[in-house]
Amino acid sequence: VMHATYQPKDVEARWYKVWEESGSFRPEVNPDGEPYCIVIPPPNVTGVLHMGHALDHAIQDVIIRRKRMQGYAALWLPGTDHAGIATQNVVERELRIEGLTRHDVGREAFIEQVWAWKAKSGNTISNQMRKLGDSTDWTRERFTFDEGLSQAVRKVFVDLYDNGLMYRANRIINWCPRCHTALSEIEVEHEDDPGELTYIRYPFVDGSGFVTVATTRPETMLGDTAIAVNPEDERYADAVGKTVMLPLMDREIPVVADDAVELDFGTGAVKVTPAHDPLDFEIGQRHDLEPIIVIDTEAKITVDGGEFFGMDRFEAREAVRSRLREIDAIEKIEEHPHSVGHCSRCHTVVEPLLSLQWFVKVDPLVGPAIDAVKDGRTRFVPKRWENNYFYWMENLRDWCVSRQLWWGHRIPAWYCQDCDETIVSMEDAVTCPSCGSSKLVQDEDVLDTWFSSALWPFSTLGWPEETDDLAKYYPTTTLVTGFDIIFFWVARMMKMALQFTDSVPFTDIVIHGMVRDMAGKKMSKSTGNALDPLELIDEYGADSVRLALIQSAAPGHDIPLNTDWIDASRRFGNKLWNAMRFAVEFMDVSGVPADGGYPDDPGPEDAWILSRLGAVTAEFDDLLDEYRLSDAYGLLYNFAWSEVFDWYLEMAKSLTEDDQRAASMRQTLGVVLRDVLKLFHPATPFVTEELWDSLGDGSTLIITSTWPQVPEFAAPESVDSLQRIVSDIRRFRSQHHIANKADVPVIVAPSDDLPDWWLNQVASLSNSQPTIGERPEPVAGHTRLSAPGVEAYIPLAGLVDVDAERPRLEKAISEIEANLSKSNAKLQNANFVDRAPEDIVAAERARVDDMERELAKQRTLLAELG
RNA sequence: GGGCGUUUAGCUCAGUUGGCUAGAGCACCGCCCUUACAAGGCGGGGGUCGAGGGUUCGAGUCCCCCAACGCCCACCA
Repeated sequence: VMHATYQPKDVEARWYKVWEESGSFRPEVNPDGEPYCIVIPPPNVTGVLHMGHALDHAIQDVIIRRKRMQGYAALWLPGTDHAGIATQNVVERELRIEGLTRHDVGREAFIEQVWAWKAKSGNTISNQMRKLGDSTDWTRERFTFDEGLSQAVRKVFVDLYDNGLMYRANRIINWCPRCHTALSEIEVEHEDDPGELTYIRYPFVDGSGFVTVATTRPETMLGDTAIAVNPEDERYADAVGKTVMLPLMDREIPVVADDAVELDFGTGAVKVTPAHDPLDFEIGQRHDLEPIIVIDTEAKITVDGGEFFGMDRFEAREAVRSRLREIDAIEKIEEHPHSVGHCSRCHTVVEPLLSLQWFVKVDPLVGPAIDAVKDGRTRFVPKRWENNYFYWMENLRDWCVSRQLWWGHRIPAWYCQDCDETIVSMEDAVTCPSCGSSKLVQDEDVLDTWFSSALWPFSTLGWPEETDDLAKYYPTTTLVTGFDIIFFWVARMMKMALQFTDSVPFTDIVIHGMVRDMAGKKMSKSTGNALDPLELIDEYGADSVRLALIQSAAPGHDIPLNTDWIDASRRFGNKLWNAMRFAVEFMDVSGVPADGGYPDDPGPEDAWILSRLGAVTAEFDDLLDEYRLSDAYGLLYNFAWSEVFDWYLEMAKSLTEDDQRAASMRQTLGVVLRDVLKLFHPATPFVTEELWDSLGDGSTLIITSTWPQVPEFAAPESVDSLQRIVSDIRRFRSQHHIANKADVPVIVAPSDDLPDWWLNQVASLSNSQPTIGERPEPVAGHTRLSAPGVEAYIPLAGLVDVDAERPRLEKAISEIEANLSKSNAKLQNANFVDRAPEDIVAAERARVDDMERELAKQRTLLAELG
């Protein structure tokens, strides 16, 4: 016996266990199937499931469950990312509670502690994914720090080095003074800052006046080694080649000419600090200027002996300014809003620092990655993201991959203490191949987490080993992710895959939007507008959360979400539940075969719903093939509710035991519900599995059942006329406030013989007692209902007030007249008749004929009201 | 400074290559506990498709321009 309402809590955990333990998530359930593979965007191992994951995973699960049912060897490969900075931060926070830093503990012990943390808390997100219903193959779960994946990372590093694509150099990099590590360009977020532009006078050494420069960072003047002006700038033509005295530091520095200086910004003269600004560094290189480091990795001033020594950079900014003011070197200070880089992880203002780091040379890698998308080997859905991808690729700078962290893949480079040789190799270096010394020291740094993520599509399948999985599932088919990590991740996977596997990593890249609140704001914990998917699953059930996300996720668009959507999905689940409950308990629909089973000789209602099922299934499949999940499930939702439940199920209620059509209807009902469950299963796996269980004989699971065929049946016109007459009767009742219980005498005048079933359905669906007859004499008027092949009349005498019917008719007449004149105008336009396609013109003529007939009849009715 | 997106019913959004009277969910109004579901059924009201111009027999849809909002990118210090 089924509950009167659907109780998700009762069923979700139970079915997930059954699926997992039966191996249903493994591609081996379809051993002969064509491979289809999605690798999951690995969540941070420190992560907890948020709405973004829920959306991302719901989409992937819909895709993979459908492919599985379609017979593919469908693999959805799960795993997590070791997330260098984030994970290290978590464990460092734990240490801080004990008053310790990682340096107190030491490198080895610290890493052990991170592993211990991972063992304890690292599967949080995996368990949350189970609650969501993700059908990932857990037997293939991977971690970016696994032995195998670490080998892949090492091989890639060494190969890049051997091919000159990995190098170590002194460059200006983005430094986070709080995380104490270098960052790549894209780990820096630019935010508007109400800054100030300080105009400082630098006097010429020869006493011929001064040159004024404008800067947002006066504190860096301590490290100035030149002033630069544009060579075209006539204002400074005489100044080039002279020297100025650097205030506060009493250092003579040259005035140089460089194209990089803008003529119309500030004063046209710029102070050059090669050690603390990327542009200045380049200018410095062109003019042979010595970089002077004045800010350290703590963002403190390092100028020995000076009054600023040890000051924080922002403190120093004020101190430098106030000293400059004292010596009257400041011309003015202007407000100057500009954007300042922040660490994407901790939001500290990043410090550009000159530093020795490892870089990937990206130029040779981008060409193939661009070509692969240009020639369609990989495509973006929606396509417009390709432009962003191209633009990004074409403007890449070398990727700084070394991080001054402990948690990550250690850089496989050793430095000889005796001869300065650098050794990069697969094997740990013991002796220097150059001088034979054994005094080798390994690089202290680890690699950017995204470096290992970039290998994810092939490293997870076993690369560089030539595993069976790699041979079978690589290249993978589809990648599903948000636009926010196209640059961090997608672009890098493309580059690395083409370089190391000579293949694209996936053929389709499906980009979805972000989950936002109803005000369009990004959901985040800090602003307090975040919905927690786990709380929602607890309250509404996982299926409701999934269906709401899928239905609102138009491809590539952000989705505003509130609980109303989820509640609507929950109500749908309940409707589905009750429809099935009714079919099973009252219609005796059970034991429906999992495959085939369409009736050989369906009744008219059966043929109608089967024709609709066929059309909907075909369109649904087309939409899903194009990754239009929201449209597909919107279509299916309306079909199930408005057609199957509201019409067909009601028609089936007239089924009686002695009815000849009973068997056909029972079978049709079973088959239609079975296919509806299957089509819904990828989106709402739990409720459909539970209902499948009550529908069938318990010998199969819906998760591994076969995808519905497209039944081909023609809808008989009689069902259309039936529905129209029934709707008209209902409308008539409603407009005249006639109670449901009161009989409405309907006289049906068919153009041909009408079968009993038709009259019975009208009676049942409209709660009326229709009789066959001629058009009645208008005693006190009657209303007329019409549909193809049939007309029906409701005499008004004694039933309704004639005065209430008159405005109804008048309104109907004026509506028809308006449309008729519109259509006539069209047809009187010679251009339309001549140029529009024939079928369009013919359809318009037919409409006019229909409307004219209808208009005449309605006018007669009005006249007959008297 | 570039690039992209959005603007359609009270709200949130669909609307595919131009073609029946522009749709859905929620909200709203009326009637109804009819052998599953009141978390439901039946019926209804509500939109000059952001503004302007153009192409076309025909434009929510294609082109141009404008406006508002949002996002991404960018070394003008």
